[in-house]
Amino acid sequence: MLTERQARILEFVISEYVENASPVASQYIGEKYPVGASSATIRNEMAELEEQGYLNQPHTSSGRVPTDRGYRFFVETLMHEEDLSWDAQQTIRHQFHQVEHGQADWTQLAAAVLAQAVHNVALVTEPRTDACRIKHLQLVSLHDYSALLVLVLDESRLKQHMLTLDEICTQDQLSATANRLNQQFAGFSAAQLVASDPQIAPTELLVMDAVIEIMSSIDAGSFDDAHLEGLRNVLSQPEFSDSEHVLGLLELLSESNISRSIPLRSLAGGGVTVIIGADNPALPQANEAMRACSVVVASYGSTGDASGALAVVGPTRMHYSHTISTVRYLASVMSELLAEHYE
Amino acid sequence: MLTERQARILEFVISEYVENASPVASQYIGEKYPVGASSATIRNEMAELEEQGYLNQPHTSSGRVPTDRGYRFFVETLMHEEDLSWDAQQTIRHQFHQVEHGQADWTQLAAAVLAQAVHNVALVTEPRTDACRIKHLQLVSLHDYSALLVLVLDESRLKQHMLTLDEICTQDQLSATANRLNQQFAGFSAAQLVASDPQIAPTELLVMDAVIEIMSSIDAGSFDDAHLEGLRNVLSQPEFSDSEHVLGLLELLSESNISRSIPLRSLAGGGVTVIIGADNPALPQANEAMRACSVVVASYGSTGDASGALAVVGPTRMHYSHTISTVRYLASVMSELLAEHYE
DNA sequence: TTTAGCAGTCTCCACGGGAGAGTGCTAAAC
DNA sequence: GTTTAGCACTCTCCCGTGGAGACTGCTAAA
Repeated sequence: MLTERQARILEFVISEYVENASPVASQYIGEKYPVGASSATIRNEMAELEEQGYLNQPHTSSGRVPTDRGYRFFVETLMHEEDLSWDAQQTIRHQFHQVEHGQADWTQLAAAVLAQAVHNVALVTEPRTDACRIKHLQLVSLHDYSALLVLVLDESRLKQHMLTLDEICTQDQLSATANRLNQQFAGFSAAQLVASDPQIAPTELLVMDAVIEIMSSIDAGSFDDAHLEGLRNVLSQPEFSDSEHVLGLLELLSESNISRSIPLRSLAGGGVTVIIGADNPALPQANEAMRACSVVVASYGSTGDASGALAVVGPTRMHYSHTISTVRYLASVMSELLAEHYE
Repeated sequence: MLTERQARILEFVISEYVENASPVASQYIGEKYPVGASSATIRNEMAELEEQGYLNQPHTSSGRVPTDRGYRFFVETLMHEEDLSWDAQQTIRHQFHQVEHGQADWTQLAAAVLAQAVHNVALVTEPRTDACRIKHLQLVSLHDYSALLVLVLDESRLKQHMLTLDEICTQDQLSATANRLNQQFAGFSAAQLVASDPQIAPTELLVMDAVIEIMSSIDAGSFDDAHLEGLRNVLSQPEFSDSEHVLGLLELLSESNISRSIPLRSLAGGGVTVIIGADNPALPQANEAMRACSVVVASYGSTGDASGALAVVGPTRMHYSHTISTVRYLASVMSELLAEHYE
């Protein structure tokens, strides 16, 4: 158990280390923060904090550095979680203004806004339901025997697919086909499509096969299609000053590996979740670079309905309070937006 | 002017340096390559090559390193440009097989294939015409007062936009509207839309305003929407072992800066263009990191019709012959594909 | 329990010397 | 005239050394 004073010192050390990224000395703490004790006393307390696993010394006779456990304690009990400043809120709202003007791929924008606000890597997934449903489909003639299938799913997700037809079709014929299929199948999920055994023409069957394939692959593939922004922010941090680490992180965050390193999908809970360094449950499979990183995740949307996730990835030495409140605020803004635009 | 032997030595030095990334010694060349002269002679020739600006010494008494001029001479006169090996061609064709199965966003795929083939960064832009034309438009009801506008342009480019309507519309009404507009405006360019002064209802006007805006912004914005792949390849090269360079390159290639650093659009010419290091005309505005990079660019598609660009970016020390033939081959494959699928 | 003081330890940096790599030059050989 | 062997010279790289500086841990006094 930590005494009041030890907790305060831990807080000061973390605050200082987050700022400067170099080990924190007892004397420095004594001078800069109102501990009300000499450096020798602080030294004793720090030794105690180290014994309990909250701090660490890179080498004998250097200052202290917070451990994962230290950060965790800070986040769970020390940190006073404040609402995002009104200024910051305005900045975010302002940047989202473009959405009002019809920008449809707003998850990308959200990732960029988040990355800029927290100066780290941001991930935002598209909103999705358990099983996506057809909102609308359209066929556009490209060539004698080929057509473009445009599929609008719930949450305005757009998918395109090229079809090779078995007979020549005019645009009018294709439109008519699309209309028939819309009448029949609007609102269906992939499972419902498979279950239904409709009487339809061969061409229509060809279209619906493609539709089912697309929708099934979306339902199966999870959050792999997260937008990523702000790589530069995190690569310029001192912990990645050596290029070996940079490559590790880059691999970690490369499109194909994200879902393996960061368990976005397992975080259905309402609030903001913080994963600190080696606590990451995905670590065994993940890259070693993950050990030096923390992740702040939240979901947006409503759990029953469509929902997605947003996350911030950065070094364990991150400004947790600010990051958490930003993520929370952005999640609420995005939930609003989702409700407003898609009901 | 270079003698026969000097040219051969230059070729050997470049070949060696491309392979090993460390200064090349005269003795080493003599042992490994069939120069037919002693190291002392080679040394004399190298001194001459240095005097003429083809080679450089990092410091007195170290081996030689090719200069930009050396690379340029190599690319322009020394290099025997071979066709891509049949194996490599097959690999590329095989990877493109997915396109046959309907994958519509194949420029992304092309970038990935190219990046992997040349072990560097690859950029591929979407194909585009001078002025894009409407192929098809569709309205999908989202909410009482909001609808999604889905716009299919030539080359199957898909754009979406959210509309706020001034009256409640059912999906049937929206479909009818879309049909009317398709009848009237299919094949129109933005300029033609503006010029035409049709008699249409307020709701339709609202739609067409959005269409015009989207199309104009596409016509104005150039190749900014290039797909980028293979960052890791180039960041793991020894020239970027120190993280300062990494950041420079990252900034260079970040979405917003690409068009400034690499003049893709100015390369309308049919063949493959090679920009070596400081030769880059965009250098003054571009990042300093560009000085250490070469770019191999080609266009695909037909010049009058739709066309796009593909490029490889890597350190000046790159395998030019392989890169050039790969870019050329991929450009031809993509041109074929474009012709085949969209006529 | 706190604190002043001090010895001890570890990093960091600058300096220096030796090994090694590779060149330039010179003088002899072809 | 061209080529080559030989050698001195230069520069990097690595390693060990040693002093300055930063902090700590410990001890003994307040």
